[in-house]
Amino acid sequence: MSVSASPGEVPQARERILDAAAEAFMADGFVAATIDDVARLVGATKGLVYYHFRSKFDLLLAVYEEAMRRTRVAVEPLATSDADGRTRLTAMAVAHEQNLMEHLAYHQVVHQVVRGEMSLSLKSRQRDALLAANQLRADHEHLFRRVVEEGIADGSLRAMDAALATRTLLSSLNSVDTWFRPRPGQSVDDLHTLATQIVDLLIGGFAAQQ
Amino acid sequence: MSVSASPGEVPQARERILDAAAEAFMADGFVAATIDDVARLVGATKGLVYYHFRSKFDLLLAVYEEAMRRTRVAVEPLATSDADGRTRLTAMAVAHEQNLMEHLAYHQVVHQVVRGEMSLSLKSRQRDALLAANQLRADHEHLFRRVVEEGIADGSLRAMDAALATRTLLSSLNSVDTWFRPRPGQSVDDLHTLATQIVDLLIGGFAAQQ
DNA sequence: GTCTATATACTGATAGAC
DNA sequence: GTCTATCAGTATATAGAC
Repeated sequence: MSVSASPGEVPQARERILDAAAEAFMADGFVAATIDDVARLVGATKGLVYYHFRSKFDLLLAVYEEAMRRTRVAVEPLATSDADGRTRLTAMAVAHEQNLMEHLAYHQVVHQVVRGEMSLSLKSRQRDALLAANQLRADHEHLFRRVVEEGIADGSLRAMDAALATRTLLSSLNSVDTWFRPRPGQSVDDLHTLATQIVDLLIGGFAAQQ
Repeated sequence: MSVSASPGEVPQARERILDAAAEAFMADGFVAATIDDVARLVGATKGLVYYHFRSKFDLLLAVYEEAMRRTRVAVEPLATSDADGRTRLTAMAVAHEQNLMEHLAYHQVVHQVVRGEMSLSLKSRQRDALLAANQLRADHEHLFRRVVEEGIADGSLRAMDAALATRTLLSSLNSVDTWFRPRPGQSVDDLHTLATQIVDLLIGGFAAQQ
């Protein structure tokens, strides 16, 4: 769960704070979670947090950017290959979903930002940073949309409104964070299986083939 | 948008407060929204709000219950008919989605409660009330699940994990509140058309029939 | 019924000790 | 680097005037 510590390396304070912040923000929401909560999860006090991050909002942004970086690394390579659009879209969706499950707390924070549930008390500098961060999301959606369009063109996907379909697919994939909670003893393979099932439902539909 | 005023009737204070609370909670989130915000939307002051509702939490519960009542009225009658499971499930999903679009603010509040983003400072009495309210959600999901199972049995829906499929469908339908925002001049018919498109994508799938 | 104080409590952020 | 005060701002909820 640590942010970028190499194997065997002791996670540094900054990374442990990021993990704690993601957990605290998921549990109580960004607004309700306090810096004291974050510090307690780290096993330290506020002083440490404010030594590494200028403000609560900066902490939010750092979690957001780390979450988007991970998602991008997992999904982007799958967008280009020789396979048809449907095959590539399925692989991307599974990777997106599995990433969500493996890093649920980080992803929930992204979701909160996207929903704009922390709109209060935004200084202009913070607004700008938030817009820049949300561009990462827009880029991600655009990646999916391109593949959807290619799938429609090559006949592997239904003729449909590509923009609406992409939005519906992505928000559906993301909505799994509403009910999914990791279980002890659930392996990465288990998560892959579950992600595959969900993506199959969405891409293949609920209706029986007539 | 008023809660239960008969046609031509002037909305009473309580109902105007509920509408305002739903809007304020949607805009800033339950935790960040203040009672002053709600009062300002009503065009009054805090005193009025606290005359009609004992606490901010009571206000949340009232919005939640009103939202679930509306959803239930719209969807429940469609669960039983002579049509096959797929047909009934589609009708229920469209009704659910259209209701979400027409009462977006109320629905977003339900979503916040379900995600548990107001977990802080819950007295035991409040916890109990929240659990009772969430039972309304569980009942709604159970209604959908029953129809999904019947659809699988009559062959109109794919053979699939009914519980997973129901959860995926409902959370996908609900996730539309992430990106849908009403546009001026958008009629009820427009909303119905959009809801039908989205449900068709989910029930029918994204893949082309092979 | 509705409004105007005001009590009480909490939290983000800072300053300075170690 | 990390911790211990502590300040300043804000929000829920109440009491009492009208």
